Amino acid sequence: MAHAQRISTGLLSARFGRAVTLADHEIALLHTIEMRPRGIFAPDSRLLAEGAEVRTASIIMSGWACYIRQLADGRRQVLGIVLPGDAIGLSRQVQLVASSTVLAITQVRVADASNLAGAWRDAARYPGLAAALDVVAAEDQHFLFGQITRLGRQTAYERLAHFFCELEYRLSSRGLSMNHELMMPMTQELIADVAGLSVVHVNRTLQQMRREGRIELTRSKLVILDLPALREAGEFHAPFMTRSSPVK
Amino acid sequence: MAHAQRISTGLLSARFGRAVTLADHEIALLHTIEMRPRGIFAPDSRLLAEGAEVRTASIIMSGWACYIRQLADGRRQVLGIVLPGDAIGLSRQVQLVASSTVLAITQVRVADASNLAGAWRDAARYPGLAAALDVVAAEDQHFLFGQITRLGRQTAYERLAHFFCELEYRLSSRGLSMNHELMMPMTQELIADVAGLSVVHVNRTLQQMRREGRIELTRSKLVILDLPALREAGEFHAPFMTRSSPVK
DNA sequence: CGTTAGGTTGAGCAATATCAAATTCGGTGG
DNA sequence: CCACCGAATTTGATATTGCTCAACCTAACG
Repeated sequence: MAHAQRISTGLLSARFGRAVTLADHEIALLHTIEMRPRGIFAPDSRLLAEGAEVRTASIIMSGWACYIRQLADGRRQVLGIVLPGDAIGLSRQVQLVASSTVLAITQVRVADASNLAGAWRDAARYPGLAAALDVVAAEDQHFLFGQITRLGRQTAYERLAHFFCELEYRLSSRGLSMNHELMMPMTQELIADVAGLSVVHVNRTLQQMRREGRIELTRSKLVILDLPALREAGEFHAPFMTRSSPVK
Repeated sequence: MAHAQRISTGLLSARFGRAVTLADHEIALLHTIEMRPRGIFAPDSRLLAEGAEVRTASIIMSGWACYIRQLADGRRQVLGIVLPGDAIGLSRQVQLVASSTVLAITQVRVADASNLAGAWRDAARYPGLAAALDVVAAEDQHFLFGQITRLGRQTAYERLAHFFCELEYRLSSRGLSMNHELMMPMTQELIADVAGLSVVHVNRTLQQMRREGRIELTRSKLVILDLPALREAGEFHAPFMTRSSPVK
């Protein structure tokens, strides 16, 4: 294939060094993670199964995955999307049981992040990383809360608008999207399982967004033509960042 | 008033000592928390405002609260219910910004849990507490995921069934409910904001549950008459606990 | 080129929302 | 104890959103 899917060198620095300034030895630790590929998962394979014990922490180096739960009759709900730079199974010490399945959407490249878990624990030696991991955890929670609000109280149009803004925000903050353009390896069926809608309704809502000139969406690429409008429609708010100045 | 609302002495031990055996000095630390009341919040007051900085960790000693987000036009979504024994603002080190408002449902008594945050950090000295906090965090995530699935893919009836089962499970595991009976200080409007439904529809769905003999629900008390049926209807699964025997 | 997964369209329907008007309940002052 | 008040619940009628079913189309891929 023409341009090999190369691990962007700065991915982890972008992810963990954005809100917090990292010391050299902390950046070095991030680099060791990039040097420790754990494996490659095929699309539709499970990175983790609900109920299984989580043995180690991993970081997605490339590809998309999602947290998903399935009901007995086959209904599925995507809990959240996992993007490059996101961690899986990263907790502090005890190893626990996965509370949802993690499913690969595309091919997914995973690196071993067990030493990142170690750094989180050892805040004395890795103050920057520990703080960064806190920020990341808070950000994750922010988006999880956004997903709940979307599903509980927003209309189909709003849900999709909000979801696209979330993707755009998360990817561009990691240097994985520019000009509001992003790779979109999701079928409409998967989008439906994110948004708690039927495929048909997703399709119609997307067409409306296209008609209104707000997005372009092909099989593999999403272009947000009018980000402010989408943000307004979906009431999307970027997560609060830690800041130096008080909030009043 | 007749029976003063006394802090149940075993609340924190029940919450944190259930999955993990705690050492004496760890139990002692829990007791110091119970000795450090931070304040009392009136119904409808805010324990924390979205966007505000979280300064310290607290634990609810009595009363109910909820995480809530509000949309511009007034639509509200309850993200999760906060019960006695639950922590608020408990993170590891850095103090961050609240990603949702915490609203008191009833009068709420809060204790200072900053030393619990300290114990989480200092796993060497508090191995049991640190592990317990991990388990609790995993449990919280389990219920958050449950909320997403509920809202995204379950019917009104299923959502309410699942929600009631969650409450029953969480309260009884802390010794705050027996025989599937529990205090229910929520109006139907608040239940609607949990379940992502309209008040009217909640009302009708509750009546159906009553007709079917599955629950009794008065203004202040919920009796689950047929817990297995409700669990089945809502596909409620208790969170996985850490266990000694392998899962296969 | 044929196959197939994914996308699109139309028609009818079901679940749930909205609106508006009772009614009940828990307190509260007389 | 009674009458009253506001909040919460209940009811009826109607509207709407989003779902289901079924067919058809399109593009990627072997």
